[in-house]
Parts: sequence; C-alpha cells; structure tokens
Amino acid sequence: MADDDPRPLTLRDVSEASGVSEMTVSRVLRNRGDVSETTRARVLEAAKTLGYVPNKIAGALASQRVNLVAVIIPSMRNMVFPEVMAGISAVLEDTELQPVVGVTDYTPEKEERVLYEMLSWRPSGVIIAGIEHSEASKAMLRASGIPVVEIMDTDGKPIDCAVGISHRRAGREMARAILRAGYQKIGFLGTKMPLDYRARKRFEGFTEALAKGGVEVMEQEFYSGGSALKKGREMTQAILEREPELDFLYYSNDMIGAGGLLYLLEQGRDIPGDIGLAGFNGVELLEGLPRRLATMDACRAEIGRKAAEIIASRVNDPDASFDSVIELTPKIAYGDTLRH
Amino acid sequence: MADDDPRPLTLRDVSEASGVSEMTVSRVLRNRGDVSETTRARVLEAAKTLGYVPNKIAGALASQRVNLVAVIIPSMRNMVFPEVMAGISAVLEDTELQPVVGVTDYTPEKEERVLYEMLSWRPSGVIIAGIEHSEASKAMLRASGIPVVEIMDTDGKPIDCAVGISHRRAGREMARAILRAGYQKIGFLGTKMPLDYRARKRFEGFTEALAKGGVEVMEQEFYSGGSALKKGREMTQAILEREPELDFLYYSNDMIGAGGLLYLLEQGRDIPGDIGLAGFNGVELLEGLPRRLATMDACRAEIGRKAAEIIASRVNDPDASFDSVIELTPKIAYGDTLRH
DNA sequence: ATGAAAGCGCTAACAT
DNA sequence: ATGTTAGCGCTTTCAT
Repeated sequence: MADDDPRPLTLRDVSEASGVSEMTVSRVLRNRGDVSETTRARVLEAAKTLGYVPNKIAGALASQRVNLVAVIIPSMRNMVFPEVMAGISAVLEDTELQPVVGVTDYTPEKEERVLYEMLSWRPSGVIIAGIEHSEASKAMLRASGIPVVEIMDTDGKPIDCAVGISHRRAGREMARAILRAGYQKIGFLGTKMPLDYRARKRFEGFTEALAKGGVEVMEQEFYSGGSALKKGREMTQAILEREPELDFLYYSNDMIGAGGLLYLLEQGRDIPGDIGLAGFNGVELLEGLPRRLATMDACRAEIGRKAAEIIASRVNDPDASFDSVIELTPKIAYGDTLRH
Repeated sequence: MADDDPRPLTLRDVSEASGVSEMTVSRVLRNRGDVSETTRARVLEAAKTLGYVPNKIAGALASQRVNLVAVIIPSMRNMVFPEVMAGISAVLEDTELQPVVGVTDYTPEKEERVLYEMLSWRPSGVIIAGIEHSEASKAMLRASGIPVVEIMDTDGKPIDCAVGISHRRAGREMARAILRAGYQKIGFLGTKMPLDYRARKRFEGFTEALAKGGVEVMEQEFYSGGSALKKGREMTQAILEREPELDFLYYSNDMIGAGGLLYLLEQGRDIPGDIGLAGFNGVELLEGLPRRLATMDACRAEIGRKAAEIIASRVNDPDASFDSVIELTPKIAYGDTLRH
C-alpha cells in the first residue's frame, strides 16, 4: 500500500489496468458507441477498483460542452430563493444538466463579478433573478451565446427570455382588494433596499391603484437587517405610534407581516375588523401562525420549473421555440387578515 | 455589425486585436509577471471592447488548478445551511477560492452522486456536512488528495479533519439543564428522518443523560414534511393528548419548537411553570416570537468560517498544520421557556 | 468493436 | 518585457 503518488488518476491508468485503449475506456465510461460486454465489464471493474473519477475539465475542453446551468440569485436566506432552486433542481434532475448557484447580495457589482466568474466556466445556460442588470452584465449575457432566462419579474424587457410575475400588477391587485374591503387608512412597511426592484415595483403598483381609488398611503416604515419577524413587530409598533388611525398594513414580505400579526394579536387588536394586514410571497411558515396572514403567492417553485424547462429544451435543441415572456398570475390568499 | 460567428472569443482574438502575443495577454488578464503599462492598457482595452471572458476550463486544465471549493450539504431549506454557507462565503470572499454547493437531500446515494460530480471538476477542497458517509464516498474523498473538512458534527472519526459540535453532548447538556430545573415528565418531538444522524445523536445524548438522572423519555412524536411550524403545533397537541402529564417538551429543531410554543400559549398554558420547552439551533426567527424559546446555538456561521479558513490555509500551503478535530461548544439559551 | 491522431484554449517553463 | 514551445486529459474524427 505504498501510496506515494498523489497524482490523480487518468484515463490512461484505467486503460493500462484494463488492457484496453483510452478511447474504449472513454466510451465505456460515457456509455457511448458500441463496446462488447466483455471489455465493458473489464473497464468498469478496473475503473472501480482504482477509484477513478473522470476529469470533467479535460472532457469539457475536448467536447466543448459543459452540462452546467448558472443560477444567479440575490440571496440564500430569503426563503424565496431556496424554493426557486427546488423548482429548478426538480426539473434538471431528469436531464444531464446541473445547477450551479451564485449569489449577488442584491448588488449589481457583485452580480457582475459572479456572472463573469460563472460565464468563464462556459455553462450551457443562465437563469438569473431580476430583469434589471448593469450594462456590462447585459453585454456579457448577450455575448455569451447561451440561453438566458431572467426570472421572478416580467416588468421590463428581457435580454433573451423571462419567466415571472408582474410585481406592479401584484401591488395593484392587493391595493384593489384592500379598497374593496373598505379599508381607507393604509400603511406600508418594507425593506430599506433601493436595489430590491421587485419590492419597489409592488409598491409602485400599490400606490398607483390606491390613487385610482382616491386613497394615498398614509404612513410608511422601513427596516434593514436583523430578524425579520422581530423587525415586523417593531415596525408595526412604530408606525402605529406615529399614526394610530391606520386601518390596514401592507408588508413587503410575509416575515415582517407575520411579526406584525403576532404583535397586533398580543395588543388585542381586532383583525381584520379593526385593522387588516397583508404580506407577500406565500411562505409556508404562515400556515403555523395563530391566524393566516393574507398574502399573494409569488409562484416561486413554478418559476423555477418553467425556467429550467426552457433551458433544458433549448440546450437539447438550439432551434427550439420559446416564449420570450411567461407571466404567471399570482392569486391573493385572503387568509384571516383581509376582509372580502 | 454582422455578428454571424457565435464562436466564443479566445485569447487569440484578444491577441490579434491588441497586437500582442497570447502569452502576454494571458499575463495581463491574470496580473502575472512583468508587463509594461502600455501593453497592459492596450490589452485590457482590447479585451473589454471585444467582451472577452476567459475560458477557465482551458485555464484549469493547463494550470492544474481550480479555485473551487465543493460544499456539500443536505438541504437548502433548513435555515441551518444558508447560515453555514454565509460563514464559508465570508471567508472565501477574501481569497481566490469560490464555493460551489451541492445538495444531498439527506440521502447517501445522492451524496455519492453529488460528490462524484463535484470531484470530477477537481476542486481545491471539499467541505461536507456530517461525518457519516458511504464507504464509496469516503474512498473518493480519501483518493481525491485534497483537503476535506467534515462539518457540523464531531462525534466520529473524520476522514481528514472536522469542525463542528458534539450533538451527543448537546443532547446531554440539555437533558441536564431540564433535570436541574426539576422537570420529570419529558416528551421528545423530532423528525422522521433515520438519516439525520445529528438529530439522532442529540436524542441519544439526551436519553443517556436523563437515564443518569433516573428519568426516561415518557412519550415521543415524529413528523415529516410540511410546514415545520404547523407540524410543531399538531405534534404538540397530539403528544399532550396521549400524555397530558408531560411537563417538558424537547424539540429536535427550533421551528417545530416555535410551533409548539405558539400552540401552548393559545391553550393558555403556563410556560415555563406548568410546562417547559426547548428547541435546537438558535435560529434568528425565535427573536420575534411572543416568548423566547429555550434553545442551543449550533454555531453555524462559526463552523462555516472555521472550515473555510482551514481549506484556505491548506490550499495556500499544503504543509500547513491543522487540527484534525475542532469541537465548538454551544451554550444553552434559556430564553423564557426553561426555568433555571 | 477498437484504435490512432489531432486538437480543444489555455499556462508553465524556458527562451530572448 | 515579451515570445515560443509543449502539453494539461480528455473527445472528435477518421481509420481499421
């Protein structure tokens, strides 16, 4: 067992161990072409006992094909993105393709770096969150010559194609539902993230539809960092101290909404009679709360699945047709905190 | 603008565009060796206007170096792992290294596949969750010849080195704290996952320490799938219906513990007087609950950071010394649901 | 059914 | 400071 040589094994080692040419070994290992059962077995045996792991770097360089799909998202901790990932993985599982994740932390600079890094591995496709990117990022994506699916947002012009929802529309619909229910004094609570375009679009759609109903957002409150649940409590308390009259609170995500809900229940407020609440995303967590927070499903898993399907079909057939924009339509879940 | 040729750009294109040899272009792009400011500027200019993105596949094959660290974890949705990832990323950010994530869904078969897949890209190091692996996986890791850090768990013998906590000890310490507080009729609530070794070790340590105090777990309840918060409620109701005498509930994670807490508060139970509760992990979410659930921090970010540091130092210097086991010691957070 | 030769796009090592 | 040569470990293509 003198294992002096830490050099990784190559096809050649397997070739020598099995007494078959490298080419035949390669064929066996990739299930390609005709190989007799005898040699096939011999090669597999040799590869296994040696513990050979093929070198994909060399393989990719030679074949000019890389079965990787770059997935670029703003964050891992957002609850939203693990679900998108799950949708993507579920679809790619049935193909040769593999997702590789990069995280941008919501900054265009990091997005650019991550994109550059990933493209330098020559993936077969890109799935990237959002439809706003730096000029340099867009240029890279266009120049890459591979399928690019922008996800989560359809309010804008995609580079190649997009799957998502219209956040502006989502905001509008929630506003209409709130007005329909008769609420008039409305507060908005969100994140202090200028670069969260989707949250901003929801807010824009929201105020726009309120305006059509002759209503204005009465008070706002923003946060950053920390436990979203806790922040939701604190913000709710703060906004109501400044404006006790508020009869509806629209939260830019479910976590802060859940915090607000818990806080108001403790205060003994009558929900949704005295004050109504709504969040956004439709996270699983809501199911375990004392009341079901009104929300709107962001279609996360579905977006992931659709995006992966587009990539898979276009990788298989570069001439495959595809919709340049797929807009999914989220439904309002009224739960127990929004009259209807 | 006749962009007929979808062939990706190569070093040669930049070389021709800038009138400098490929080698010099390569040097500029990697900031290696001496290059005059003039040529440097010229090359950078050419690369930028062309939109050249280097081909890392070719680079890696030529240089025999890949600045990737394979990170293999059971799941993305567990809250635990995004935090470990954050620790890893934070450290690798300051190096040339980049994390690449693979997910095993808690199955040894998938772990084996993912590991094989990742090793075939010849990463510079591996960070892998858990210390239990199939023989084939262990063989691959040993044969890889690269630094391997097993994380989260130190109860066992690492392949190369490990950073984590002793879950057995964590279970024991919680049991002792519970006994110290005078609780006697103890229920356990956990996941139906035979392959979650860490949860099992906590349970083993827990029962062992209880036994030393002459106490046995009175009743158990397990779940799988669905909203953990909701399941926590349901399980708590179920276990108390079967055994109303219980005066303490130990949950194998904070999410189900939080569900239990919400449920019991609604029932008007006196916590921690009438019944005590504890979870495990120390998730951020707990801060926003009506009461702080007792828990034990799993040191997630710290584990990620330490693991990444080990990899980084050993990649820089293959002869760097390192501890083969780093055991972190989590502290009990008593919160409001465990007397002390 | 199997093998031999060429080359993928880069970088190490050695010139100059 | 810059260029030349060889070759990384595979797969493609073409022979046999």
